[in-house]
Amino acid sequence: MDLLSRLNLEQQAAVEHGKGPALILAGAGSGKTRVITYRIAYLIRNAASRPENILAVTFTNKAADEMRQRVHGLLGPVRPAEPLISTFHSFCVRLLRREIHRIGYKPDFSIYDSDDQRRLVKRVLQELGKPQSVFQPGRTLSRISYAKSHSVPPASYAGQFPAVDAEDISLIYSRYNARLRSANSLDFDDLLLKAVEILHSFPERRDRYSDQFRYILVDEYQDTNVPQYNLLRLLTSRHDNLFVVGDEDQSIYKFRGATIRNILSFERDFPGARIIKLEQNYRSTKTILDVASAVVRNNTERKEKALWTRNRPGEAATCCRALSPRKEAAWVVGRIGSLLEDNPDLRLAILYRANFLSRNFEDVLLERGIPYAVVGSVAFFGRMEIKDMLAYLRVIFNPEDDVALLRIINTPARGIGATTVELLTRAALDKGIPVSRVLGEFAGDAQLAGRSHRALRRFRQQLEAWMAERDGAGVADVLRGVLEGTAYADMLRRQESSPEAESRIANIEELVRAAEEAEERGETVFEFLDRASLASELDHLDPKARVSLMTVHSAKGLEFDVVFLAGMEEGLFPHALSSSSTEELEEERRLCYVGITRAKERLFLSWTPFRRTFGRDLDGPASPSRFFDEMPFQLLQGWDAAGGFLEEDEEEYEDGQSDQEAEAPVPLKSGRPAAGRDTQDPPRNMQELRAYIQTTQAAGSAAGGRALRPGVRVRHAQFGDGIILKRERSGNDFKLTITFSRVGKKTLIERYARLKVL
DNA sequence: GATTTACGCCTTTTT
DNA sequence: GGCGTAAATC
Repeated sequence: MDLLSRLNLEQQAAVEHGKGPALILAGAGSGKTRVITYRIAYLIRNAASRPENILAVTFTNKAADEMRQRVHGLLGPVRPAEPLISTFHSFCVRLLRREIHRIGYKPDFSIYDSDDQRRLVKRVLQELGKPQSVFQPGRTLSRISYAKSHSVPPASYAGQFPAVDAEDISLIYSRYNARLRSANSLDFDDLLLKAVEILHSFPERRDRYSDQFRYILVDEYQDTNVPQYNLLRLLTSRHDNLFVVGDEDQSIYKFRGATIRNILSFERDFPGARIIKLEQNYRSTKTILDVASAVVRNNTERKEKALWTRNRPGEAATCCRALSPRKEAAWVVGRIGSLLEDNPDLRLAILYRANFLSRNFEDVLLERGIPYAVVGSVAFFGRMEIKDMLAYLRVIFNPEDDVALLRIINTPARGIGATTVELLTRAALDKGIPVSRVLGEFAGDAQLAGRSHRALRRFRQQLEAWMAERDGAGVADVLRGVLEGTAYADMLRRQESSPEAESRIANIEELVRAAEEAEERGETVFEFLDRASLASELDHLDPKARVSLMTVHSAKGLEFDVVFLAGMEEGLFPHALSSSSTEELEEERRLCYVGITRAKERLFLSWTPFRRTFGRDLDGPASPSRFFDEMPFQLLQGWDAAGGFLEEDEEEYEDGQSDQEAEAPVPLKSGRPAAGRDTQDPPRNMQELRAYIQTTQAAGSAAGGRALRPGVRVRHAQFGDGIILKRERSGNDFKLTITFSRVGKKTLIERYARLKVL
């Protein structure tokens, strides 16, 4: 097969690029992955490089798997050696398992996931007597992680990130690191930092790896952070065959330390770099591309590029303003149902800004019996019972892993209560040794007697027995031994109603099976544990699932025939917590761009003014996302002249059923109406809707082109100035509830009120 | 030490 | 509104 014939000129140039650095600026859908995989195949096919001299780095395991498969597809699966296609993190783990002894760790280190990290931060806060009310574990942790992902050590924290409590954070950060160190454990950020440290401190190792990986290819380069950049620099010290592919418009991980600087200053960092732009989009219809481009064009921090396509125009994006999250879901799922009826092979996705939105969609999909796959919310490896089992494994293979030990020390309950645990950790802290050592000392102290010491002794014996068996037996056998020795299943049955317990037991069985399969593949325990630690739910995405639910972040790099972007309202998308600065807003906008450009054929956008976040009302109804305003309205179906959107869910409203539990009146916060908000009273059915359009158009002309909607400020000849709270139908007229600053709340008939919009 | 109750936090995105 | 942790009680 001629590799180059299936590529356009720019793609060919990229694939054929010889030695030296190259930056491929590749717009969405322009064949990024294609270029990387073809280049790998090209290098091998043309004997420019031996497979084992090639390293391709991605961000997710899913992307790595896909790349591997595509390379196999191009070259055929049987080769004497494989190119190494890996994520940043798993590449580092591989390196560290071999090299970390050089900086004083043992090769059997544990990897802490975010849950383990949280537990550790909490412990540190307790040790230091810092109140968790002030230093919320989650936030504190994210500040530590932010520092790490900028390669900022505790000592320079306060200098780098000034804040009133910077000294406190610095101290917590430093203690947190010390605890990790003594537990012979690394968190996600450490994987990169320690790999960099080793390559930096041991030039001989650096040269060795740099020699081996003579060709390095990086996907999604715009999302690399400082440690990742440093790693690439070290790995290219003996050559500069660094080939990176990226798109600054798709940079969405700034919050995690990704720095767009890496892409913007690539030419300076790697002199003589060749730059190739891929601007032809092969994925989406012209309409979808135009909508996406129109949005992202509003960013100032970007290189202007002209993404174009030969694809057909396609249909306009369809918009929906729903009266509740539930109805939004009903609309989306209704559309999905009929799309699938027409074409059962479609792949569809519901994308949203935040995970908690998945719930309504799941409910409705379940009710309608449409199979779906959710990505992200509860990962298999994140389940309590799986984490417990893995914690046992971690302790058995790395007894110094304090967090794992403390997790299982009394799970299932074995008589080692809080007081005893406190005693153990206090002693460990005082002596600066891992908890397991203290456990050994306490249990071995014949002086001590009593119930809790008997429990400690029994637990230590059990641990030792497992550890004695661990090397002879496989992981699966060790797991079975743990299950049996702890009667874990009995605990589950005691704790929960039977269906939950049985499903947890089934999960554990699945884990044991996975361990067996790993053994058959010849994996070591650590390879198994590493995979469990680095696995994300994204990796379990079933390619056969017709409907996938996930956050926009998770969707990066994926494509679907049809995309539903849900929750498109102010406060959620852009998120309220990311709307304070232009920088944050630009990241939200890029996120929106990523979401839209996942769609090949059709795009649907939905929002609701009445989303409630955990029980509490928001401050009044939400407005549609500002990103709507940035889209060309002629490319949006359902765009209403009054500036709102047509309700699209005819069935739901014409059968009248769901209208009974009618929506609460516009929940404006009393006393402080949301002035200036672009909201309106929801029509409840098609008649109201038609009437609504008529009157808003009529009222629009009567009131100087502005519609009478809740939130709008008006002036009345007698009552003075006020704000419209509610607008509802009353016979052939509309009744307005208005709160006037002078006379309070009044109800008026729109036709006679002669209001002037302010 | 275990079980029950109350309180508070959370929901921005993730390897 | 739901979950996990901390205090209160058995």
